[in-house]
Amino acid sequence: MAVKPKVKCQKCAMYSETGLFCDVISPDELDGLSDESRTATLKRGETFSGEALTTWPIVAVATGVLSMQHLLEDGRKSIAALFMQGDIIDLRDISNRNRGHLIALSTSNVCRLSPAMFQRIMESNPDAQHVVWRNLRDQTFRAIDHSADLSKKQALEKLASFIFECRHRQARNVSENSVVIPVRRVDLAEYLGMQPETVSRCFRNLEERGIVELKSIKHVKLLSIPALRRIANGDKNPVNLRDPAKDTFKILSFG
Amino acid sequence: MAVKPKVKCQKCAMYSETGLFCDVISPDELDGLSDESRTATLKRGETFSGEALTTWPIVAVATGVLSMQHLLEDGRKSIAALFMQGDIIDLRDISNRNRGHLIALSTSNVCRLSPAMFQRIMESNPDAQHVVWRNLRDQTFRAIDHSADLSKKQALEKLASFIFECRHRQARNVSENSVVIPVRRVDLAEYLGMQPETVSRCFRNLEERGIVELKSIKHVKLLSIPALRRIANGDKNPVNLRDPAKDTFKILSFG
DNA sequence: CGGCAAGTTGAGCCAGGTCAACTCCGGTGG
DNA sequence: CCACCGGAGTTGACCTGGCTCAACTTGCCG
Repeated sequence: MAVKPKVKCQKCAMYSETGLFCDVISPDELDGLSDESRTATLKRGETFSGEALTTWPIVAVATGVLSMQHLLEDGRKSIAALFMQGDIIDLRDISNRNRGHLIALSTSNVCRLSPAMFQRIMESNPDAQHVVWRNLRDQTFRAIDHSADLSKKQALEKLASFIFECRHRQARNVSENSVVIPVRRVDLAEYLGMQPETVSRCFRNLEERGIVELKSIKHVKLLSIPALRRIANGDKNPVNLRDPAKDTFKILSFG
Repeated sequence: MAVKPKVKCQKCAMYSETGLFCDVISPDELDGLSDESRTATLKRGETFSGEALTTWPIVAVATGVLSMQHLLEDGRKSIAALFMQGDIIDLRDISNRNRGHLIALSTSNVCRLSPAMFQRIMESNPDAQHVVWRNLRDQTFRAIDHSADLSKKQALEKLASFIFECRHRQARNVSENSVVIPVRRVDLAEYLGMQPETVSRCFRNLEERGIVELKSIKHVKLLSIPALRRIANGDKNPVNLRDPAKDTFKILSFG
């Protein structure tokens, strides 16, 4: 007999947003998982202790932005990956290695899932398995795409790519040509492997060329998506900036 | 009644190496999978056609090295990820997007797994699920680590990291302090986001400092693993003994 | 042993890193 | 309500790691 899920689960985005893990599991499973798991709120800069990650190595992001950060000996820091709503971070057998640190970049609500319950649900519920599998593959390809961006792109091109990455991740929430940058400039710089100064210069460059408009520090309005796309794809040629046919095609093919 | 696996499977490393996918599934499952799947041999530079990836979106690497390559408008090319023995590349629902191209970097034996059989085995066999899950997570963290390397490390540091990455992947096959570079210089350069000339200079630098010795173009002997490790970790000081755990992050650990 | 691709070496230059000064903005207290 | 403060972001001037291009050497395969 199915017990109704806990109140905290009904408020949690992992449950209330369609298609996320806790939305696709059965009431029974949700109830069991909820009993064995722990929610938490992290503020910017906070992380998990080593032992917390040993007993709770599976973290699901309900709201906010988490980052995987690596620290070099001389203090250089890099943000290797960003995790947002719906991402499930499975650090089993990894936390003790020389991996990065999981650090919140903004106030975030997370759920430390019970490994045992998670495992059980994964083995018995194909829907859940599918959602989690899909999410992990998305993480993988996001990381691979990000590597590609970092390895050969110039600063301006990386920033353009990042704007598209943000746009893609918030497709459901936000209007067509408005993008929210969910992280601070410094974090953005560390994620893109550049300096905050350079990030600033690149934003300014895009704005001067009429490709974007900065409504506020984290709200970017896209004035010419094709031009931005071309920059992201490494097209150096500034000519043929206006191509309405391509514009509509791009918009139609999205979503 | 279990039918004995096909001869091609007994020769294939996905079956004969312990712990790989075809080693952990049942004879029945192997038989079914073998019937529905297709092996292939790729030579350096070869790739799969678009429609081949639509019907065969799951590729398992038995031998050799495959790469995920991204091409920019002006011809710049980057290798975003490397796949080797045991890696299972699941491109379902991804092949038609703006993802990279899967290209062999050396003569490789692969198996295009039947998606239906793969899915069935994944849902019914926890051992198989575990192996595949583990492999995908390794791919993810490899990609994330690689992003971290690319974003903040200098050329020499990236090369040092790469040598360790190679060493780690061939741990079972090779002696303690000898590492095989499984790709050409050009590919290595594209993977690390640098120029072949720079790669060459960095190898020379490591050799002059007595940290490695190049037995041949692809066989590296490690003369000082700690020194190499320090370089990979971004330690500029050649005589640093390391300051333990200057954990500047705020720790959160709750029940 | 010739021919070609792969890799190496050298010289010059530029994108973006570095450093320092400045502006902007939100929060706080008088 | 304003004045102040501190952190985040921006701007400018200068400098350097690694990219570029070209010449050279090495290694591979028929």
